[in-house]
Amino acid sequence: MQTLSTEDYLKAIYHASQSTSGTVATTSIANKIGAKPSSVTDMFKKLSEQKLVKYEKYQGVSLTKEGVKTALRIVRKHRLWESFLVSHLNFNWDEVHQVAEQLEHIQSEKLTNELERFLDYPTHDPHGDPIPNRALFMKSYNKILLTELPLNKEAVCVGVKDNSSDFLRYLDRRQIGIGTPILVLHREDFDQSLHIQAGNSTLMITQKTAENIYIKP
Amino acid sequence: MQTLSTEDYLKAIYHASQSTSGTVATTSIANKIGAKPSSVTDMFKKLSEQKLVKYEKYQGVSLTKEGVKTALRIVRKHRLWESFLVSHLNFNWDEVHQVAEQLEHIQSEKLTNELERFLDYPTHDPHGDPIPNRALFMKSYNKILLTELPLNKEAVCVGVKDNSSDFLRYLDRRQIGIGTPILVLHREDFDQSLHIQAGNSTLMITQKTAENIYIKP
DNA sequence: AATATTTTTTAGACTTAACTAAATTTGATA
DNA sequence: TATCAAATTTAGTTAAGTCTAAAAAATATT
Repeated sequence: MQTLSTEDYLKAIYHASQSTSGTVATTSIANKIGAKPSSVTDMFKKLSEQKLVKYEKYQGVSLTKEGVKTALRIVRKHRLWESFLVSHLNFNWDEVHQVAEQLEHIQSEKLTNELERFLDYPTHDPHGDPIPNRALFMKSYNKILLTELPLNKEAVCVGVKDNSSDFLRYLDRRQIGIGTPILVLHREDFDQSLHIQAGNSTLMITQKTAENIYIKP
Repeated sequence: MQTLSTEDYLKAIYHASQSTSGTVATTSIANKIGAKPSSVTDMFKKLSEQKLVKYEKYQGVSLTKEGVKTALRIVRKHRLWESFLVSHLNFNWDEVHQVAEQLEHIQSEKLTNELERFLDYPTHDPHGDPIPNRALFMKSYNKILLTELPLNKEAVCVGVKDNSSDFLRYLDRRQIGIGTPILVLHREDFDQSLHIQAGNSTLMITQKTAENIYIKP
C-alpha cells in the first residue's frame, strides 16, 4: 500500500508528464511538492524499487504502467470529490482543491465507486478536467486554448489550465465559468489582449488569461 | 494542528473515559490503538505538553477541556461520515467504521458543517450513537441495556454497545436494527438468555447479546 | 509486612520522509 | 574543447512515531 507521501509524488509526476510528455525532472517535482530536490531524489529511488517509476540517475523519471494506474486512481478520487463538494456541499470551484487533496487519499474502492454512482457517473470535474472511470479510462474534450479561437467563431468554455483560487475567483467576477459561451470580437495585435463576449457581457481579457481558458468550438 | 496519530489517541482516550469515567490506563489505550504501552507513554507525554491531557506518571491520563473538544470534533466527523455512507452511499452499518476512521481526519470546518447540513442535521449515527452538533453538544437517549428491560414491557432498539462487524451482521441476520420494537417474553434464570419478540419474529438471544443492545422503553 | 506479579516508564534503536551541505554530473557558453 | 553554471545526487542529520529490553513503581498475594 502507498503512503500518503508516495501518492503525492505519483500524482505530481503524472501531472508533470502530461504537460511535458517525456521524462520529468527532479526540480520540477520538488517545486510541485514543496520539497528539496534531494528529498525528491530519495523518493524517486523508492518509487523505482517499487516499480512505479522508471528512474535513471540524472535522467529524470517517468511513470511505469503500474505507476500511471496508481496516479489515475488518485486523480479519479480527487475529481470525484471535487464534483461532490461543488454539487452537494455548496463549495465554489475555487475552494475545492485543498479539501480534495486530503480526500483523494482515502482508501476504499467501495467508497469511490459509490460516490461515482451517487454523482451519476460524472465525466468532468468542476474545472472541466475529465474524471477517469472505474477502468481508469477518461476522454477529454477536443479542447483548445482561447488564444487559438478565430474571431467571431462561437465557442464554449470547457475548462481552465490554471486551477489556482486567484484565477478561478477572477473568472467568477467576470462571470466566466464552465459552459459559458464565448466569442472573440477583436484581437489586439499590440499585446494580444482580447475583446470577447462572455455570456451576455462584453469584456477585455489579457493574453495571460486567454492562455488559461480552454474552449470547445 | 494535530497529527493523524494524536487524533487517534485523543479519540481512544475519550471513548475509554466514557466507559470507565475516571483516568485512563496506559494499557487500555495500547490495546485500543494497537501499540505497545511504551509508545503510549511517549504519546501521553506529548499530549500533556500540548495541554490536551492531564498526565501524571503511573497515574494514567484524563482529557483536559481542550482535549475533550478536540476529541469531540473527531467523533462528530466520524459519525457524520458514517451517516452519509449509510444514507447515501449504500454502505451497511457494519461496513462504515473502517472508512469513517479515515474520513474523520479530514481537516475542513466547512466540509463538516456542510455535510451536516446536507444530511439535515442528524442527531444520531447508524449505530444509534449521538452526533455532536457544531457547538459539540450532543444529547444521548435515556437508553438502557436490553438486559434491564422488564418482561412484557414495550421498547425500541436505539443503539448497540459493541460496534464490531461480527455483532452487527449477527443482528442483521436476526433482523434487529435501530428502531426495531422489542419485547422480552421470558428470561431464563439458568443462563439469563432471553426469549424476545423483535419486530414480527420471536427469537432467543444470549445474555451477551442482550448486554450489547441499547433500548428505550 | 514481605514478596511476587503486573503495569508503567525509561533508555536506546529503527523507519520514514524530510533537511543541509558537499560532491558529482550535465548542459551551456565561451 | 575547456570551463562554468545549473541540476542532481550523495552523505550525514533531524523529527515523529514506533519498537524492544530493562528498570521502576504500583498492586496483588501469601
